[in-house]
Amino acid sequence: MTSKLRFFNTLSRQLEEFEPIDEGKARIYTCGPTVYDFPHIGNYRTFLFEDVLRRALELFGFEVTQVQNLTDVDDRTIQRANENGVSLREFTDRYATAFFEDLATLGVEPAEHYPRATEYVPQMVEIIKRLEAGGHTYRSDGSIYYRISTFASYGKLSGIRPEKNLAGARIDVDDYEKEDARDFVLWKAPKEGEPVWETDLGPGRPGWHIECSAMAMALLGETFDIHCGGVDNIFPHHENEIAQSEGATGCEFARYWLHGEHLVVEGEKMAKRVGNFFTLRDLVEKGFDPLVVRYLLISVPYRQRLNFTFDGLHAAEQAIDRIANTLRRLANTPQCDGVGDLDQATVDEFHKDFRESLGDDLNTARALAALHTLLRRVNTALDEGGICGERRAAVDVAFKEADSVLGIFPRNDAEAGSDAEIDLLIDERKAARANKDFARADEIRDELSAKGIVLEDTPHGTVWHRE
RNA sequence: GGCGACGUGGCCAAGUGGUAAGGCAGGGGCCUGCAAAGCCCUUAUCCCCCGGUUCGAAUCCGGGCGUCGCCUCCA
Repeated sequence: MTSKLRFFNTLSRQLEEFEPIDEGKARIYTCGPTVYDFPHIGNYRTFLFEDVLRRALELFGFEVTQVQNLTDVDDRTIQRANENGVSLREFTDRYATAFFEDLATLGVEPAEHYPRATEYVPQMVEIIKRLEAGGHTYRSDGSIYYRISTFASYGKLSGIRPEKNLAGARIDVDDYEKEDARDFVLWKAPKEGEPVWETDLGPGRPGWHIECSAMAMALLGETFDIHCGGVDNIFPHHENEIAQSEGATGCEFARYWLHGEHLVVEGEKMAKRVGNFFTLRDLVEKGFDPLVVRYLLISVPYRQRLNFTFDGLHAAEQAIDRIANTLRRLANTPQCDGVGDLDQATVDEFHKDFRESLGDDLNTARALAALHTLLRRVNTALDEGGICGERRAAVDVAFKEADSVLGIFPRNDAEAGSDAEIDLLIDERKAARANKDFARADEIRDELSAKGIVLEDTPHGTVWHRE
């Protein structure tokens, strides 16, 4: 069985086989949300790619330690908290809670650690002190800046060379107190209306980039395996993280850098003023099953831009229904002893294709194709006489494997088939059909249909389920 | 000005040298009392265009056209 996992490493711009630092273990850092508003579906596209990553690592036998931070102190959180007239903590708590609710709604497997930036200030101070000792910093107006000219490999992740990249680029003119426009702030001087930490560095608050370096190193060590985020983070955020972390420790920060492409909506960049900006809650309110949203967001490989459309949501809805229908057929069809049986080779082929697809830089489109092929073969076997007990167990294992990574199998909302009132009507309809009283039979079916109950007459009796 | 991505059937999308996965939608059929579900067949001799390399290219090279991203807070 294939057990190779290969990822496209932004650092090398190549596919590389994953080899962890510690045998059998994978330590990964995933940039989390800034908790100043409800995350949008674009945020979740990235978080779901990371969820698939951790689940795939687990399928391939790795013990995963994942850290996903919450940025709860930065320009936006401070500004919004002030606008709302509540404390920073109270304000960010609201959206942290919403974030965790959304993760549960989407069936995201929880990370091992969800550190909040405000709880790691001492660790940030420690790193900045090391950087100061190493001559990587300078102070200006009470703030501390990173002098990127002291970090020779600055730009190795993004390919951006500051000196070659000035003409035409927009430069942050507000930061006039910096020696070089590309330098970035590590520690911000106190300001009216902003929270202040009294530290060895003097009073102030952390810059955004240092937060991730501190949380990552505190929980995963100075060197760890995989660092993820959205493509927009490559520069400057991740570039700066590398400069800070490696500048302080002298050793490699993260070995594999994986970046998720963005999504657009109906071909356009998502923006509130365009009216194509959606949060998960917006879609749930419109009546879409979160599982459908999950399916759509993971159906396109993570390095490919995803065009989120309502047509696409509809297609995902159909695909989810197909899975549910097949599971229901499987449950309602008696086992047979061989006729029209499913070949074990078919199941084996699924496992092979599925793992190869995921191993190939998390190719979820191919993994889904493998699943759909298995679904079709299972249905064909059911049509042709059934599946024997032994093979059925193998199919269960295969489905379980698919679901363990994709997380798109509908939960058996049980009860289907055990409502006394409905059963009574079905019995009556059965009698009517036996008497060829199809008018009455159809009347009963329509009546149930109006209540969202769908009847199916199978060779093994009538079954029902909710729409 | 710098760096980079992409262009495959109506839609989404796999496929990076050997003759076009999968899903959705459409058409036809089987099954059914009729449905539902499912299955089968069907839709790209062709992968933006032009040239080249090769026995052979959607896949490699060159040129062109088009779309887009980053270089500024951003998943």
